Amino acid sequence: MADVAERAGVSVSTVSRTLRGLSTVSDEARERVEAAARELSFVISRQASSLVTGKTGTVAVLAPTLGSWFVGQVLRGLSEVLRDAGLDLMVYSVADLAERAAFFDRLPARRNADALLVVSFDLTEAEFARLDGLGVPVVYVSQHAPGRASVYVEDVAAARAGTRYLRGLGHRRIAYVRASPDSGFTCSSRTRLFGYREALAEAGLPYDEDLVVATSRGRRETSKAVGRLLCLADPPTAVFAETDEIAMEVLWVLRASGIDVPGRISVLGFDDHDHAEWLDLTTIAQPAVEVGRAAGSLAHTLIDDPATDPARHVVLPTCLIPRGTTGPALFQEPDAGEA
Amino acid sequence: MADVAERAGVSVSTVSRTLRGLSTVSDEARERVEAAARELSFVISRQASSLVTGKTGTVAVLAPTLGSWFVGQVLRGLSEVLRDAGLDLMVYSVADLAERAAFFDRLPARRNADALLVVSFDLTEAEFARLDGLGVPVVYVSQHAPGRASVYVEDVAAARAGTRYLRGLGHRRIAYVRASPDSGFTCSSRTRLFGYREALAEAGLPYDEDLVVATSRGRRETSKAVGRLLCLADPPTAVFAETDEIAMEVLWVLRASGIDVPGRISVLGFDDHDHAEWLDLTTIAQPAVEVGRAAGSLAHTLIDDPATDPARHVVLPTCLIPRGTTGPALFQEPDAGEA
DNA sequence: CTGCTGCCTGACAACGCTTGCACGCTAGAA
DNA sequence: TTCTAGCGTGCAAGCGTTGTCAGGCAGCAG
Repeated sequence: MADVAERAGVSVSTVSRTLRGLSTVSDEARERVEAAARELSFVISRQASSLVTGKTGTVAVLAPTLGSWFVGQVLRGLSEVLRDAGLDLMVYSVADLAERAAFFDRLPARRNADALLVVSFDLTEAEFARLDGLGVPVVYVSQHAPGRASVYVEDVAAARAGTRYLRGLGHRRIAYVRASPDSGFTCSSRTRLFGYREALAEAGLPYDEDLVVATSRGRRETSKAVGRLLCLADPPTAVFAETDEIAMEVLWVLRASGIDVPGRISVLGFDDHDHAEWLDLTTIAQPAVEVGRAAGSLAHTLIDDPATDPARHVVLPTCLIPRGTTGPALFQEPDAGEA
Repeated sequence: MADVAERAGVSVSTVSRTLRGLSTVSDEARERVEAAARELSFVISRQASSLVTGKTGTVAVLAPTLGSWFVGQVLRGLSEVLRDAGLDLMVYSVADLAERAAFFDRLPARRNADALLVVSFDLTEAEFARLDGLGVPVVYVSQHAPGRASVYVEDVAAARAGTRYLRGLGHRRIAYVRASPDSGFTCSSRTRLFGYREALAEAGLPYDEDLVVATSRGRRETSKAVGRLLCLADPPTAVFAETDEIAMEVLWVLRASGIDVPGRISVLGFDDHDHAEWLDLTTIAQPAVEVGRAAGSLAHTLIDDPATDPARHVVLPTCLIPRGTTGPALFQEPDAGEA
């Protein structure tokens, strides 16, 4: 910066003022500084300015995994908004419980970011407390954190609606396939399961634990989960999958074993993944990119304007998209006519 | 830090030395410092230390888009390695040419990261020059950058092999569907097209520009691209798609219009996307997560050990996985027996 | 001509950490 | 006993910015 100052024939103060766009600089000086900065291809060091301002110009996001469709979409929306706001995006992912513990132990974001976004984590009370005491705004993404800033879709209501829809098609035995709890990605898992249970109760159907199975990424696990459902004495006629990615795996296992979808089993997903349309998968659409955008701008607001309500909520809509993987239950019992 | 020092009854120097694990601290002092730091939940400010050391502890990655399958997988591998190395991961994405120009103009990574990873960018000479003068190591990921550190698969050879495979099935009219050049994701696009052309030449087949079409994300664009192929006077009997994501869209368009795959048209993809197996898509597999890991550890090496060959290359293997979307060309011409 | 008001500008003290240097101490060699 | 070596520690000088403060210089009214 001193070099730029010398070249422009001014002091470092003036360079600093110019480069930050403060108005108290004469046009002439401004011009000379900008030229000098360009010639020396000078950019200000974030580390140095953040040392004095206390702002890092960075937002950190903690996700259970990168590489899942949902997280990818959220990141897309997020980076778009943050770029416009001049903020950098730092990503942390924790794949398993050990890493998770390590993250909360070290909490590297503590002083290295102006805000932290937490994507779909089922946090313990201790972890919540740790984040509350972090000293920077935390935005909970894709999860409803009471009393804290969050951006989410109404998972419970959406899952209830999805289950009702299946019920309306005459299904009485509806399975729920969730992501394995050890994946860490269990927040929406829990809430959606809750909506599913509510809808069952509403329809007077029993909650049967045998109908709730978990799977983790990969064909083998899903085959096992589906297998468990198929060999029940009273197997399901419909499957509600926590995400489209799981639904697609289920679909594949069912088709590979010659089971007609939706003839014998209906499949309902959640997300409206890019591929859902190609596969004609009935699903509950959520605006994933928009979730990222909203989270980004909420974080931006929280950073710039400390007077903002720290418990602000943004709720985004979902909608069920009926497609070809769901159909009427074939073997309706006499009382199913209520649908 | 002064607080910690006071509480532990030592100087800040000793606190600094302790917290960085230097050995020249007595066990007794170390213990007291660690206790004090824990009680005050103190963490070192990266900004401040990087101001002194010149190291930021951060690696930046520039990608054409987040949210594509390939980038997601690379990020997964990357974050895994970087986490172990104690480095943070910062992501920048540029969606269009304007943003791209802005990025290279401002080059925010300049002093804010210890290394920059560039994922699959078809860079201009000017951009290469700009990055060369950046002052931090740059690793080119999923692209071969001559004389510069890069991690990639042999796209040309793989595409050649894939095209040969189709040729071996008797196909003479092989289309190539690429990502739209304006998406920025054009590096592998170009190299794979090159391999395709080589294989055609090798087989004595003409390169027909009508058989090369571009598409961008979304059903509509792909329908148009496939439509252009189908209404050719001499339409293709096989399609080589630049990525599995494109291949899947092509597959979907073909099936939706009642065209038998592989009966009338064979489809070959590239990536071995998670869904490729479910869709029984023949594809050229590349180890995307491994690419990310290799890139991460190369960056790590380059940062820590300046003596490393700055033009180090890591080449990872690909392999063709024959599945159900490719089959023999039906209407073989007399001389097709050579296959 | 003097005094006052504004507008720009430069000097300088932080910000929180690292690191070279010097100091004091103990221990073993001479 | 004196000298040297080595270890553990503290001091203080930065690292590259920002923000405060005072000062110089016009311009204008008195």
